[in-house]
Amino acid sequence: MPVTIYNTLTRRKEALVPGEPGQVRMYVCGPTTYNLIHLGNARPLVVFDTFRRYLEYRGYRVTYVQNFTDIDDKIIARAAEEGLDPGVLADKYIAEYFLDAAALGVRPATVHPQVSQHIADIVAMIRSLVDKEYAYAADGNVYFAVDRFAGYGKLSRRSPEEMLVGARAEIEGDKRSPLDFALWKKAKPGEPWWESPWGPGRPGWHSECAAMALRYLGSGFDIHGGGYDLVFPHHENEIAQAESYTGQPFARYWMHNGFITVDQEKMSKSLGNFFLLREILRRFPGPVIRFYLLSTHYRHPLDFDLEGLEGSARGLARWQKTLDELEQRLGGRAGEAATSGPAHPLREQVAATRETFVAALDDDFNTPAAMAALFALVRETNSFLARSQTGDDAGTLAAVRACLKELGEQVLGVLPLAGQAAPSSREAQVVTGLVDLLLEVRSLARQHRDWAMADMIRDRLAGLGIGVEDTPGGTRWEWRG
RNA sequence: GGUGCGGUGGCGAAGUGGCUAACGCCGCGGUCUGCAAAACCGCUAUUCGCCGGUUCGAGUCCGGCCCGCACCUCCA
Repeated sequence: MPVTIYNTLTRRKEALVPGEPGQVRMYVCGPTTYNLIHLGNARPLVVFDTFRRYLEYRGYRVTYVQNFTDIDDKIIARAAEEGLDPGVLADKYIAEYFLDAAALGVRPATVHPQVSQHIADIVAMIRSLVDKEYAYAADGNVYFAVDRFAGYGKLSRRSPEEMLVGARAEIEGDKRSPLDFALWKKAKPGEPWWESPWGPGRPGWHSECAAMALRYLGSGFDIHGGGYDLVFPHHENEIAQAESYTGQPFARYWMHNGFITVDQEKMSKSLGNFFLLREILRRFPGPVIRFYLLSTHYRHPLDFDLEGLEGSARGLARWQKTLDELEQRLGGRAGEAATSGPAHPLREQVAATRETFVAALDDDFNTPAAMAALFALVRETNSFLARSQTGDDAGTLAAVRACLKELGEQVLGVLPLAGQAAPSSREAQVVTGLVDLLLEVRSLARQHRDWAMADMIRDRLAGLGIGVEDTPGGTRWEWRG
């Protein structure tokens, strides 16, 4: 069974057939680095990172390119506000971006090209477009002539005629048509600029992705992804440029993720209803946020709420507890995952889990259904562990562990759910020592059947955010925030 | 106005023609526990926005309607 994905270009699910067998080339539009990212920005990161991981799991080699827009009006404006050099500001937020991405378990792309490093590529493309009369220069600016590209509107399913009618688009500057868009913008005083055949300026909107995608992936690469709001005009314009430039199809499959909403409205800067990822990370571990983002199908809207995150935290904690329990039973043993041996219901469950998981993700990357398969495995495993005490099932347990790690860690990237950041400060060490001391006192109290004392200690610790559990193997505690 | 997306139990969320509508969270009952917690077992939608239609059979296809959202201008 092939991997199937919904292609915005054709509005249907299609089997993924890479242009080059065994190799998938994908490009995802990255952030404009003028501030910290919010949860809405985080969704495509997690979604496409997971998709990339899945493709690798399915045996493809994946070349994954994600750009940084480090030259842009918003960056220039923000830099001016803060009295910083735009390049310095952009670099700062690129660094911040990597911190956020890492917290979410998003792996670095194969290449992270930046606009500022590809001016020559962009200029070369624009020059060619001008030569071929797909674009025209006017007073230091260069515009793309939309009416020269017959396929304009094929991605967003709108016709240039319609856009001209209903739109409030007006002819600005020296554009010949309201639909034309800037490939190169003349520098205004004080703005960063690069030399070009049309005078000092900088790349306009959309040019970067087209030029950099072609540079690293070549024309006709496999998957181009991004948020749904990029369909028009961003991706439409990329197609217009790239295909006019190369004369060949730009990207073969277009994937777009749905929005994060707040009270049903799109999370956005302008509405002021956004939550910075940094803020949410203060309350929930990255893996929980990742789990939460993957618990809705990527094309559907996800209405953000804290209760949902709480639910994700509990669900994911179950996965982790099961894994912890398996580790404990298996001891330090690497535990070869037995593939033979007596037929064991759990072993069948492992096989069924893989099968269901893969079928779900093959079907346009249905993460909620895939996660349901893992929940089934977790439940069956816990059920088995609750009944069995002996250690003669090591091979089977190791097989479960391997499956959980493979699907939950390697593919979904939500494990391990790091308990609490390993406290390394002096204060944290003292706290840990004190808690251990209190629990020793409590154990003594319990031995003397002094339940009042034991419960008081447990309750007071709970009040401090420390959860205490008595298990057959001894008392455990954990931070519960 | 144009183009799309969505409306499934208390909440979240799969399911796009066929056994009793996955799964998670919450809640309730039970097992375990000194009591809890965790874990496990069980229960919780005669019903899938509304109205028609097609079909032996529809949440699932067709038509109409209502509601919400998004894009058409920077936006993941």
